[in-house]
Amino acid sequence: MAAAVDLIGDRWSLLILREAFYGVVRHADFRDDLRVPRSVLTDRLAKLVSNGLLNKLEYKEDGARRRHAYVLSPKGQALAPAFIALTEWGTEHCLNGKSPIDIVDKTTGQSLYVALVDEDGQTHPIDQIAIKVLQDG
Amino acid sequence: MAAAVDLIGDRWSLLILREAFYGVVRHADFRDDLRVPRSVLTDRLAKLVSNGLLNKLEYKEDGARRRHAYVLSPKGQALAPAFIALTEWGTEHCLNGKSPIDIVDKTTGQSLYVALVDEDGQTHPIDQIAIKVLQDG
DNA sequence: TTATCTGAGTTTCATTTTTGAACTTAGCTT
DNA sequence: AAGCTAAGTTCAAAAATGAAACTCAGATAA
Repeated sequence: MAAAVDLIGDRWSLLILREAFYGVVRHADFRDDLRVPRSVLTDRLAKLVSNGLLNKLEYKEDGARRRHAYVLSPKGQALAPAFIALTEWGTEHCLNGKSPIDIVDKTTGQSLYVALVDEDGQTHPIDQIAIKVLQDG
Repeated sequence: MAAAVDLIGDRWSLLILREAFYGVVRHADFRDDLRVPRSVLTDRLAKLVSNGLLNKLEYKEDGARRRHAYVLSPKGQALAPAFIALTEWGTEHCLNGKSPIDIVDKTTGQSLYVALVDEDGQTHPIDQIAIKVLQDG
C-alpha cells in the first residue's frame, strides 16, 4: 500500500482522480470543482499522467482550439474499488449515512457495495478477517 | 469522499492507519516502521484520535512505566475495505502482483478479495458499474 | 490587419507545512 | 542519585501550497 500512497498520498491527487472517475476531463473543470490552485493542478495532472494514472488526450470542439482531456487510464480506473470503499466510509462515518451518489450496475441498475469475497464469490464479514504476512525470500 | 480525504488525505495519516491495521500500537513502533518525524507522528496521532479513528489507551507492562497504545476505533476499523482495495491495487499495478500480505478468513483461512456485490451478494465486474448522482433537496 | 477573449500553463512570492535535530519530561532500573 | 527510555516539545531550515499576475496559442470580432 505504500506504493499507492506514494502516487496518490497528497491532499489533491485523490480528489483529482475522484473527479476523473466522475467524468471530469478538463483543467478548468477540475479547478472549478476542487478549488485547487492552478499551479498545483498543473503539477498534479502532470504527475498523474507520468505515473500512468491519467492519459492526456488532445481533442477539438468546433469553433474552439485544440484542448487536452485528462482521462483515467486502466490503471487509474482500477482504483475504483478503493474510491468506492472510501466513499462508503465517508458516507457512513462522516455524513450520517446520507450518500450523495449511488454506484449501480450499468445494465440492471442494482445498487452495488464493496465487500470481501472468497474465490467462490461468497462474501465474508469484515470482522472475520485476519492478515497473513508472507515471508520474503 | 471529500470527507474521508479531509481526515486521512495527507502523506502520513493513511500509512499510520495501515500500521494500526497491522497491529502496531506504540509511538516508537510507528516511527521505526514509517520513518516519520517524531513531531509529525505526535501531531497525526493526536488528530486521528480527535477525529475518532484511533483510541488512545493507557497500558503498563511489568518493569516499565505506563504507556499509551493507539488502537483502531470501530470507525478506524471500518476503513479496512478501503485499505485492502488500495493494497490490492498497489500490488497489482505497482509491484507486479507480488503481494507482501494476504487477507484471509480468520476461521476458514480462505483468501479474500475486494469486490462489488449487489444486495443478493452477487458480485459484479468493475467495468459494469455506473455512477448515479442523487439530487439534493 | 489588429484587438480581444479564453483555456491552459508559468512565474513569483508570501504563507504554511514538513523535516530533522536537539532538548525536555516522567517514571522506570540499578 | 545516576542513567535509561518512550514520548513529547521546540525551533530553524527546507519544501509545499495558495493567490495573483503574467504568458501563450488559437479563435473570433472589428
